[in-house]
Parts: sequence; C-alpha cells; structure tokens
Amino acid sequence: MTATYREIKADILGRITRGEWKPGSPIPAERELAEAYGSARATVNRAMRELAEDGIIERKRKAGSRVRLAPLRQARFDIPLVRREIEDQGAAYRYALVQSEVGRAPDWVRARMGLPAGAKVRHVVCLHFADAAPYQHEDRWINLAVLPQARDADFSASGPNEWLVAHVPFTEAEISISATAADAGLAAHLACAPGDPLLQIERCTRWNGRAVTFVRLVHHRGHRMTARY
Amino acid sequence: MTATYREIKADILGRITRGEWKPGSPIPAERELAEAYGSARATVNRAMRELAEDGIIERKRKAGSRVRLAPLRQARFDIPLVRREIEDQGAAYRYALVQSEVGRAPDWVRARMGLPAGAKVRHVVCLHFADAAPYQHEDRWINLAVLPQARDADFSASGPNEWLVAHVPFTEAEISISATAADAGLAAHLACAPGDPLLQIERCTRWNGRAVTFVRLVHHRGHRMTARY
DNA sequence: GAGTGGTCTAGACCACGCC
DNA sequence: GCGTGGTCTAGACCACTCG
Repeated sequence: MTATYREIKADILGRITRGEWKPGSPIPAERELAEAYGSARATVNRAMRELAEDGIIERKRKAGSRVRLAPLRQARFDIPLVRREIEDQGAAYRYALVQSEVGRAPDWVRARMGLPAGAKVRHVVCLHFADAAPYQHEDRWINLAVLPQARDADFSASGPNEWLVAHVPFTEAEISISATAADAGLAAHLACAPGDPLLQIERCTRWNGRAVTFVRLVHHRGHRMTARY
Repeated sequence: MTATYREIKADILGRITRGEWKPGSPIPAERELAEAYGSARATVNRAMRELAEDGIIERKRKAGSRVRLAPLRQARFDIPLVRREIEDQGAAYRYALVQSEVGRAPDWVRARMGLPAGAKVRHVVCLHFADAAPYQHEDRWINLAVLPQARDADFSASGPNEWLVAHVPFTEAEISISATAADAGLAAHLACAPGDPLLQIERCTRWNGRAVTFVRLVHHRGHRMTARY
C-alpha cells in the first residue's frame, strides 16, 4: 500500500479528468481519503494542497473540497536574463550599448516609477543580439536615489540587467505585456519596418516599496512568449 | 517561540533581501534552522520548499540550500474566462457571434493542432464586448473527432468558451503570446485602424494528448496583461 | 456546535550526490 | 560513507465557517 503524495495527487487528478468527479462536485474529506489510501492525513493534505495551488480544486474549511467549476487557468512564464534566453536557443549572445546618460526622469517615467519631481535617474538604451540578428531593444531607467552606485557603472561591455542582479539583493516587480508599433528608431535598431507590430514587456522593480528600476523591453518582430499549463 | 512556517519563510526572505545571505551563499541546513527557530524540521522544510518554488533559493541533496545567483523570475498570469475578466473590471459583458461553420480544417490550423488531413472541425468567430466597446476577437476551432457534440452546439447566445468548460472535464494547454497587426476584418471588428498593433494570445488545448480546440484571441488596441512577482 | 482544512510536532527512513 | 533534502507517520490543536 503506502501511496506517496504524488501517487495520490495523480489518482485524484485522474478521477477528475476521467469525469468520475465532476466540476462542482465534492471530494471526500482528507481524513476519509487518508483511510482509503492507507496513508497519513499529512500526505493526503499535501496532494490536495498542490491540486488547489494548481487551480484544479477549491478548498474551504468546513465546506470541504470541490472540483473547480471553471478550472482557474494560470500560465507561468519564466523570465530569464536575455543572455540566457538567447544562449538557451543555441545562438551566440552579443550586446551593444546605444546610449547612456544621467539626468532628471521625464514625467512618464516618473509616473511609472512613482518618483518625485526632479528625481535623478540613469538612462540606458541598449540592444541584445542573437547571432547577428537583433533580438531585444532595452530602454532602462535606474533610480539613483536608491542605487547611487549606478551613476558610474560601466554598461559598455555588458548590460544593466547583469549589473543589477549583482547589486540588488532581491526585489518585487510588476510586469506588463502589450503590443506596440515600431517607431523609426525601433525599426532601425530591430531591423524591421516602421509600424510593424512588436511585443513589448515593461517591468517596474521595487525594493522595500521604492522603485529601483523601470525597463521597457521590445522584442524583434515575430517574437512569441510561450508557456504550458 | 514556536515560529510558523510563514514566519520562518518571511524571516529567511528578509535575511536575503537585507543582504545578510548573499546570492550564491549557502543557507544553514534544515536541521540547524529547526533548532534555531525552535520548531520541527517539517515546518522549516515547508518554508524552504516554498522559497524554492518561488525561485528564491536552490536546493540540492547533500549540497544544501543556496540563495539563487540570478533569481529565477517567473510571472504568473491568470487567464480567466473573458466574461469574468470584463465583469471584474466593472463593465457589462456582451457577446456577439460573427460566423459559424463546420468543415475541414485549413492546413495552418491542422499544423497547430496536429490533426490529420481532412479532419473535420467546427469553426466559430465571435466578439466579446466590455460595455459598448469591443474587447476581444475570438477565432476558434474545435476538433469534432474528439468533441462530436460541438457540431450542433448553439453559440448564438454565449461563446464556445463557456460551452467548452461545461463539456470538457479538464485539459492541458499550450499558450503563446505575440503581437500582430490588424487586418481589415480585425480593424472593423475591434474598432481600430488597419495595421494597428494588437496583442494576440493563441491557445491549443489537449485532452489525453489529443487536440480539443485551438483559439486565437486578439485584444482591443492598447490591451495589457499584467502580473506581479 | 461541529466538521473541515491548516498547521505543527517528534521521529523515522530513504535517495541522492559529494567526497 | 555520510550529510542533505525528500518524504511519510500518528497524533494533536487550532481557525474558520456552515448550519
């Protein structure tokens, strides 16, 4: 006997996908299942907890567990460093700095980062290539009030991304995906036509509630983000 | 004393964000931490396991636990039913059927779904509105070999999405996000100009390895997907 | 009030993977 | 070999929430 939590999880999932336990219908209580599987309640609990995290079932104290009516679909995308993303595809990574300056943040950046008027920022524009082809255009703003060392960091050989992971311990972030049209500058850098639709990711990173950096990443034409669930 | 796993997790995360435990450096073993926190090892284990799932730390048997060098950034997007997505924004949901037919799948759809030549599909095009504004254009293909009941389903009043969640027990899916340009038809339906950049989500859903449905969802101009991590 | 999931304990055995 | 995480157990108390 002695079922593992993985076996229990798989068995329950099987009953659901086979339609034995239909959406909305109750699942036996943990103590019952533990007896049925001949295992401890903690083991059943782990299986059920993971199924709940995966969005398959819903759990409530006293009310018990039920198969979700509309399975909560949630896709998880990994957001690796660009360098890794490119090298994992078997291409050679190359980096190029386009522009770098220190100054006051423009209003739209201040709004996104929640900075006060006149806030000083380091602004860096750079490109990431996969083999010879432009892969991603990076437009980054770093809050010098939080990271004064960024004023003198050297971004000529490697991007601000790699510098940041080495200098900022750990952060929270808000990420936003949208479609944008290539303007003249983007078209030139990404080797596409002006007006072409491009996938854009914006990310604002915070540390202890203060904005550290805001970045706008625009990908080459035809780029896709994919995930399974 | 008696720390909960949440407190332990928060404390460890705090030491990492404060820089006490730096990226790449080892974290004390579970048995040590359990003694330090005055709790059982299972409690520490749960805290550490969740930190690993969150991509904060890396764990290996014998080698021990370490703070991740490059924190694995992973964003989780919830993909609710369109109706819910719209109603959660406080807008009124409205649905409109544009086109519906049964026939053989065109080559590009067969390729995406992995169907044999001549496979019969139900093809449905419809629109989802938030208040009066077009919100999402849906282009859906349903494999009739797996779901023959879909041939006669009525999609005039509500979308195939809601019909599917009621008729397919549970599924796996592959999702892909990209940017596309509005063609004449999309522009007319989504009230934008031809050539406008639009966010497009494609999803292929499988059940026991067989493709059930493929859908291409194109959002109104300016739509964003957002997430935190 | 009573049943359910949420969590914790103290102990145990195992599998992996460095040395 | 042996230390580490991975997992399981049998029991316990608690918190939430439905009726």
